[in-house]
Amino acid sequence: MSNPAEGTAFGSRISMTEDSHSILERSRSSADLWDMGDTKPSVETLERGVPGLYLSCFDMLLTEDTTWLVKVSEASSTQAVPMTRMEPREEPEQCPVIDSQEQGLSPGLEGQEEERSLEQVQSMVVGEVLKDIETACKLLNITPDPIEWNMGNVQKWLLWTEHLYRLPHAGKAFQELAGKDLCAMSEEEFRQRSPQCGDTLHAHLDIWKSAAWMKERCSVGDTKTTGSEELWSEADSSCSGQPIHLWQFLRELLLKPHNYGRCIRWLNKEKGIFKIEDSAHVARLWGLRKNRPAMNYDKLSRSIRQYYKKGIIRKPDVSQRLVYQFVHPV
DNA sequence: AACTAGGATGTTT
DNA sequence: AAACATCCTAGTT
Repeated sequence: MSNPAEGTAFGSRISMTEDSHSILERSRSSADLWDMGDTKPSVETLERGVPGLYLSCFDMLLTEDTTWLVKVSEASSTQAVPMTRMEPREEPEQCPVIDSQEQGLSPGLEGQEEERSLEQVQSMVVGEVLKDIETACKLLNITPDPIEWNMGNVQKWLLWTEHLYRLPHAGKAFQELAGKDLCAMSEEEFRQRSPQCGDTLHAHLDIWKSAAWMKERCSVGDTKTTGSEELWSEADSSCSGQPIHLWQFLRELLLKPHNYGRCIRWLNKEKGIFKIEDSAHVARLWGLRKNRPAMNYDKLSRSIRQYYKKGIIRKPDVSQRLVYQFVHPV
């Protein structure tokens, strides 16, 4: 069986398909996600210095992680990509601390240095992509490997991708397809189903496929015969079979202030008192998780109110807007 | 305008 | 049947 190397995004080195390239390019301009207003640092800086790398894909796959570029070293070191260890004083790994300002990468790197830093950034890219895919998986409650998706998973992924990159709605064109079918489709078939953004979707899927492959290869070679599943499912609470409850979901968000602190946070963790800082945002996340695109805070809050009677959530003693309290804090 | 409370009813699992 | 999702009226901040 042949497996054309061109089929995978980072199959050989970092060479992405033409499509992956172009979509990532295109998406650069619409970096903000989901109307969240989260301003992300410009990617231009790094991209300019490292041609052929598509850092924007981080942006695309990220949810609302603002520390999007740094702290990759740990992630990458466990990944498949053999890394030329990151030297603390090397500059490429520091430069991601880009503030709202845009300034070119210092022009000092040439020749081997440039290649070295290129590899470093490559592994950073890979590590980030994997991490972001993982984040998306948790949010959508799907597996990272597209081949395992059922029809519902496929729709979720489509919705997510469309939303993230402001693509025209094409979910209907892929309605009756499971992940396996999707993966078997050529770019041409994608374009047939969706002339406007079929190529884009195909390229995105390509990235996911590649990530899954890498992950599998890595875990097989690394650990003995890992089920290749443990690494992804962090036993969050989402992998316990039954559909997630709203209160569980809220707990998950609260558990990750780094990711969601801007939309929901503890006021008093010991007492279980929390505040929803961005009601629309939280509702959107909930809708995404439950595959309910029409979800809003009106409906979400109604569901929270159902918890009053059940003694799961209540209003705190001093009732405040958008503030609730878990009756049984952990 | 956005949030709060809770009844009524439909939908999904 | 449980757990919402949806819709709605009425009162509050």
